[in-house]
Amino acid sequence: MYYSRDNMAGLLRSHDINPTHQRIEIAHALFSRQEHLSADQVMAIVNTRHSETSKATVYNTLKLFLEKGLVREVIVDPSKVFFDPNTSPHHHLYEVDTGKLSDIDAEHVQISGLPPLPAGMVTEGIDLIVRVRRTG
Amino acid sequence: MYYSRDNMAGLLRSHDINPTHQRIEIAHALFSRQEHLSADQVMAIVNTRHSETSKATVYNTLKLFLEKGLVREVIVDPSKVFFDPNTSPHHHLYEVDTGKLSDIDAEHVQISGLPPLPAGMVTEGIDLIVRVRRTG
DNA sequence: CCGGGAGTTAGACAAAGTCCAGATTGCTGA
DNA sequence: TCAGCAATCTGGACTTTGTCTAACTCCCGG
Repeated sequence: MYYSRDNMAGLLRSHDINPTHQRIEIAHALFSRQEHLSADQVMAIVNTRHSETSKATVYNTLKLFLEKGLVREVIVDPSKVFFDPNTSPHHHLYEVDTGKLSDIDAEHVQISGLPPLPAGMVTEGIDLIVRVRRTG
Repeated sequence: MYYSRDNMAGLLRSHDINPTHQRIEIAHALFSRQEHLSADQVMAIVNTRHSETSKATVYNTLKLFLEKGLVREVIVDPSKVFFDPNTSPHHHLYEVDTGKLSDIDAEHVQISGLPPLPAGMVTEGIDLIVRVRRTG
């Protein structure tokens, strides 16, 4: 199957990341379920059976994945960062009352009329977040 | 002049906020300079001469201003929330290396092709953040 | 002058994230 | 096989942002 731990090792290697046991577990947590997880949630998933991976390693690894372009950071909640295993261009729908975060495919979304950037600046990314709430 | 402390009292009253000394100072900090400030920065500004306003009051007041629609929350930095005295529709330009946050006028920006919302949901707001970095 | 409610306060607390020095791991070359 | 070494991992102390609470102050009506 696509998301086996063995394939994780390959995925990591192809992104120039030395595939250690902990890194494979963290990658597996993120990629086997296609969800947006916070560092906390990754910790919880990885350490379900018995404590295996320290907090420091989870944070280090997520930062490493970020640098290597394996995941994306999504900043929607003031209290925690989410990590998104989907790096293809897309936007986000955030349910403010439940904290649920889902993807909006970028394919049909058009953003036009943005002013030119100040000189000497490059775009690092454009984040579009639709904040929604349940009626009532 | 427009941003005197006296006018702050009027502004607060017109938004159904009891204008206390501390609230006027905080409003003045936000509206006299048209900048995006974090709670920390507001604290620092308000307490420059001598300590006048407690942390709790700054947070309470900013939350109150938010509820009353006097300011807007901008979530771009994973470590802190910015408060935006400009409530007219606009987007943001965030310089990731310096932390500087500025406005992009919404007038000419068009966002089209967003999928329909899930049933029973209302949009609370659409945040568009352009993250930029200095070349080099 | 007094009582009460709104507002403020200091400081304890919570949660997310960082940092560091020491311990582990897994090579590599002999 | 084994010592040496660099990379990685670890627990725990620490920092920062923000929340909570119980006591205090201020002001207003009577």
